[in-house]
Amino acid sequence: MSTVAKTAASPAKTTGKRIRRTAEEARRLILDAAEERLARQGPEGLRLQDIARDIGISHPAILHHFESREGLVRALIARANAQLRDTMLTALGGEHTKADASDHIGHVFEALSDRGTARLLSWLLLTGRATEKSDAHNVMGEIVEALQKRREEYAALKGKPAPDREDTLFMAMLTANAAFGEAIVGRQLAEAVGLDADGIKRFRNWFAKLLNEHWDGEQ
Amino acid sequence: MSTVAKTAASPAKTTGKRIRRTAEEARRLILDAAEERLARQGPEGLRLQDIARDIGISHPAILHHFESREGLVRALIARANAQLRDTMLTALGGEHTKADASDHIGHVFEALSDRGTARLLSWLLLTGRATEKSDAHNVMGEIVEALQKRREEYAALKGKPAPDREDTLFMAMLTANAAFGEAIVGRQLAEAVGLDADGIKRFRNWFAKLLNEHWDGEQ
DNA sequence: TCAAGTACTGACATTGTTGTCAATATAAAT
DNA sequence: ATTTATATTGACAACAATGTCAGTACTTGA
Repeated sequence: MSTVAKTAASPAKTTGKRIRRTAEEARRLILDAAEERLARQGPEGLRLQDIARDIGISHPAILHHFESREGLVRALIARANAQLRDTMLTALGGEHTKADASDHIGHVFEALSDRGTARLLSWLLLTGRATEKSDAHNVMGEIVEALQKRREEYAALKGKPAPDREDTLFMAMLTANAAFGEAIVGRQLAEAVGLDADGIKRFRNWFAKLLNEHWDGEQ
Repeated sequence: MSTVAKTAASPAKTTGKRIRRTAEEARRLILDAAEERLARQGPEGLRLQDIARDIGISHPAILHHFESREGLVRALIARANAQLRDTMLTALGGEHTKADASDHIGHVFEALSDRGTARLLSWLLLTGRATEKSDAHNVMGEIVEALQKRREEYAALKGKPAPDREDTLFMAMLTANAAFGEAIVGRQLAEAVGLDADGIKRFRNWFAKLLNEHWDGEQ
């Protein structure tokens, strides 16, 4: 039992092997690990000690980089939002002169559902975080804007009247809702009705076709 | 400082005022409080002590009725599923001879989104619970079944060919996904684009119309 | 080579939460 | 009234999670 009795901080002579990263690297590593745990185990899997163990550091290191657990969560939010925004806008900004919604739908679902982003954001919303004005607000607005512009181009090309702005907004909302919904209940639902991965793909295409028809019919 | 030192369990003579409910009543009360907290504060608001305080009991009482926290959660799942199933099936089973999807859509969104059910179920799904075979599985199956039957009736009435079963399934999936999505991100999204309560209603109607058109057009 | 800045660590403090237990009060049955 | 069953409670145990801190080791710049 060795009554060591390290009365007043006996430093215990550590070995000396230690990995030291740049602050940025460390932050990225930690965020990745946190995201992974969140995706796999849900909200309750976000424990500093676990995350730390995952990447082989001590949990105070996380506190060092993010101040507090709350800080880590906020950083997660910020990154998820940024990633989402990028993916979506670059997808919409590409040079498709054809107005095929299935491309967009595919991208949206991919960005939100297939990757864990939607689950992450959902959790954050469910916990009442992410109520900042600057977060989701702008993203959605920008996307609707981009979509509307595209529809107007398309309409002009066909010599039809410009589409209703609210209609565009609703299309975007439906897509967003559906993608979020699918990210959460999709797998369970698909399983429940005996849909395999290919069936899910068929569903997405079906949805895209539905929107396409509406797109064409409306203008 | 009164060194009372109640060495070996000195019963402390309690006053004697105590509310005693039937087990069933107590369980219901607890579940209601839990659901409320879950809806208001999210997953992390589900603490036995808080729930107990909300309804003026001690937290061991909850343990007494549900064995453990896990038990409480499972009971929540079960009840939410049952409620959802009832609402949906009675809504679909009503005697609408007209095939107006907006009724259904309204019911679905109401059952899932307006009430906190979807948020609750989402959280349960996100935490990796509710993977039981018997839960969501049957519900979704039954609903699709009911919908398909209705479509077939409608088709027969119009002398058209019976609709594709997978098409019905996809309509149901889209609705479910959209409703779940709206329950989670709906408010934020609506706020982001400046939609008020009336706008949300318009969105739902728009969606119903979209489905109705598809319903009619497909057959 | 020395100094300064800082990423990182182990040990500990603190707090909060679930769960246990013996004791108590209350409703129902006899 | 007495007994029986059980809903309920206060006190405590056990544990887990965040956060603090002094000290250590690595990197960079002079």
